[in-house]
Amino acid sequence: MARTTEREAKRARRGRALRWERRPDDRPGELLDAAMTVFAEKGYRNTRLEEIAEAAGVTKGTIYHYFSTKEELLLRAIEQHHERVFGRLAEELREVAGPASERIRLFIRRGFGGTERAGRGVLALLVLGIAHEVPDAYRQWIASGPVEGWKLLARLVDEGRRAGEFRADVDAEVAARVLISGLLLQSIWQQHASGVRGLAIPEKRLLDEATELFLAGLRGTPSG
Amino acid sequence: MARTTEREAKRARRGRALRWERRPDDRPGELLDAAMTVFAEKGYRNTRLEEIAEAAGVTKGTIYHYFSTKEELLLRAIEQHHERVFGRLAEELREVAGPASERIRLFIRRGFGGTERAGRGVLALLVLGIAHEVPDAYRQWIASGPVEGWKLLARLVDEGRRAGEFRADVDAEVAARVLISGLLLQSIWQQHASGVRGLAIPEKRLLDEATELFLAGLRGTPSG
Amino acid sequence: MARTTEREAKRARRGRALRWERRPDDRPGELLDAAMTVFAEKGYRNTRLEEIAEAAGVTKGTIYHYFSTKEELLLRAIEQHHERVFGRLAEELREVAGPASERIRLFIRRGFGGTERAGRGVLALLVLGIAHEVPDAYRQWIASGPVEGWKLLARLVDEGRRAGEFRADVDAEVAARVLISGLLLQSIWQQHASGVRGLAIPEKRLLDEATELFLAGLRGTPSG
Amino acid sequence: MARTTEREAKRARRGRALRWERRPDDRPGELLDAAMTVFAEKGYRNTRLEEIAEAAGVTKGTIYHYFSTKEELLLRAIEQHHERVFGRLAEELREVAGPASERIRLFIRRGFGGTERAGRGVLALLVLGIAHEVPDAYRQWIASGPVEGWKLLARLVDEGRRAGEFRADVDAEVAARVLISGLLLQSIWQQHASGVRGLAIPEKRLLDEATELFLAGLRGTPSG
DNA sequence: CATGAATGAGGATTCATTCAT
DNA sequence: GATGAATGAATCCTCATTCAT
Repeated sequence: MARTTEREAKRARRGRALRWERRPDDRPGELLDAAMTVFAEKGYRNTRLEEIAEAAGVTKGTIYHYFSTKEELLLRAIEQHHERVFGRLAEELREVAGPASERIRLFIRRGFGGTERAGRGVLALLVLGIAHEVPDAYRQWIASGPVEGWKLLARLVDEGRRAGEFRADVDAEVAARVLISGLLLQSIWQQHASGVRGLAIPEKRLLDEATELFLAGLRGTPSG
Repeated sequence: MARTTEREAKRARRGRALRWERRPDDRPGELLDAAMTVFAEKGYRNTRLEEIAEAAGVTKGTIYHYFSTKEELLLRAIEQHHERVFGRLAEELREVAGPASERIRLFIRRGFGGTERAGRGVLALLVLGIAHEVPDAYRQWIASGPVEGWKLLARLVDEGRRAGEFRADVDAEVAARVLISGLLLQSIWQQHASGVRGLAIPEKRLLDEATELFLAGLRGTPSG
Repeated sequence: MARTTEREAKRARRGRALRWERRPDDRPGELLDAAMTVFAEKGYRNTRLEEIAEAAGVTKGTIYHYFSTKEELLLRAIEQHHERVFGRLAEELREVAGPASERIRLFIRRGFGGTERAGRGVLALLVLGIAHEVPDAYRQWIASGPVEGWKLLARLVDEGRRAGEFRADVDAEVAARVLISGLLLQSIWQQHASGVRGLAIPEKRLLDEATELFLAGLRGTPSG
Repeated sequence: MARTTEREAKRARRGRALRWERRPDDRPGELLDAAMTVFAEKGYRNTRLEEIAEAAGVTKGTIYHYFSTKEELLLRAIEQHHERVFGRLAEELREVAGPASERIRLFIRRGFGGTERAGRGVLALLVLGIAHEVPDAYRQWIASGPVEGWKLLARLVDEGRRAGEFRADVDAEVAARVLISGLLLQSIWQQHASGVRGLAIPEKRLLDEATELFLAGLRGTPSG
């Protein structure tokens, strides 16, 4: 009833009609994928919501249709990623018979080997990119990722120890912690800091040699 | 709620700031100290220049007398820190005689043991906090810090190998990489993510057991 | 924190919404009721169309089937409310015989007494909430509400004056204006600013004493 | 040291040097004046910080140099306004001898008369414009403005009652409340809703007649 | 040299409105 | 008629950087 508002006037002037496609299928999931991709590439803080929207083929506003804040978007993206990665691992390990060392080798290969480019970007984001920005998410991820990882590995070591495969006085947990943390950081740096002199190393060599050293340490006689 | 303006509030806050002892001849150095302290505590991005100025007992503008940008301030702070830490390590190692394992133990203890709270904050900043923010500084630090570190350690391993202390087929570099990366990340998490369930572990146990496992791996018989 | 998306959260919220009894033949009316309720509670600007839709048990889009803009929705809601309130008042007054003072007392009681919580919310909206937001609606409401109100009251005063009940030199309109405006603002503050120290006063005392003071002023001898 | 950042590049491209005047004298006060002016004209919510900045001849950022949020800006502006208005009133009243009615007339004239255009805009802001937007400020203002006002007036009435000037059974507080609230709302509407048919009334008539009616009511014989 | 007032680009978030289904 | 996904203008606030004093 009132006179035309400023906004209406502008819109009229622009004259462009709004166009969009309706794609209700799995927008949230797609948004999470897009978010993880962009976050992983540029870091949490350096990513504008608009970039994620663009990557997903929508506009800013759409994100807020599904997620209430940038932080929630990150949290959900981490969750989704976590499920995808860890969903299979535990099962696979159960299916492997044979000595503990065999299962340990599988664990390492599955956990760090062959991770495609995108996967490592995600790791870099998780390890390096959110600690100071979203501390809560960071702590939560450590608890559910690395900590669970080395607990699982420590259990495998314990099995080997009970089976007489490894020496009795080994500190399974410390061993597991260091191997996992070490490979994690190395893996991340391989991609994320590529170009640094003296950093590159073939993935196979890194994983195999580290694993065998680890196993040898578990078996071998302690220092005299 | 009081009648103070924001400006007055700021002024009041400054009154309480911890001030560096004035060494009137080394302003830049003081600024770098203050910068490193605050950066380490809050991360690069989350630190305002004003906070650094406050911590150094000067005002924002003063920083720009000595450093042209926030990024340069970080770069110089990293450099200064690096010199202080690495300056002594190489010498000390040269003075230690005895088997390689002894020098390795010293190296680990010196590199990761007893690092005071502030020192770990710096590590956390360097490993976690700048990767996405200041990629160039990040790469530079990796090259001069961790990479140099594991090269040094690998050299110690090689010495031991030549002396017959370790087995001949050991991959010294991979071993050194994983040990250093692993302890690095563990050390950082101990402080930076304290409070995460299942994460805390006594420093002595972590360092000693990891070192002994490492040494045992270097000595022990390879897998059959 | 749970795994629900924002969208699911919204949906859940809707479940709990109070719904208007469906009178399938009067959607617009229902929407206006809902709109007035929510507007009155939170103010025009702070009410999202979605909240109104929720309160009415429909979705946002539906509102646009019946009203072209948020502003029109408000305008129509005011209209509907106005008709309901004023429709009866004039008739009732005509039925009261006796001295003018008696009719005045009725008018005040009817206009300000016993207004239930919802009613005062509406008044607050109209007096306080739309002046800067929807100036046209605001002016229109003043013209049809308060102005009509004090004209009616002034007419009652004139009747009393002609009947010799009040003194001849009284300014009926000013008197009516101040009484109505004063009671209006007091009534609104009673509810809308409850909790302010020294503000609360029993409604009966407010209305009765104000009315009697007013009548005494109309009767009494002017200042010497 | 790093390559030129995006931002620097842009700035260089723009090529415009930054220019500003240093005017530390009473910027906060000027900003509060500008804020009150614009707030009063357009309402709190409809005012962009940028408009205030423009009105004060500075840029957005400057406001945040002195005030932490838009709300704080409003709060301080109200405070400043309040001090200016109420600072003198109490004193002036003390200096007036004579009957209570004389002091009451002065009080009303001083409180509502001659308020220049700007002053009324402020009143409109305070009464109408912030209730739903900044409820805390609203309550605080009511407590320190109107409530104090009618308490003061009620005290004057009491003095007159004790002096035998007014009848003994008068409800001083209700009388004071209604007169003040009524004149307040009328004054606001006179300016803020100017143009409404039947609303305009000469200020002098409004104040004088209302005051005399009020005094007559205080004196006159209660209804039989 | 030091100060701190002023600048302004940048980005998260809100919500009325549109329109494909 | 309903729905609710999608849009995008609007605006608060932050903070690195500049520069008059």
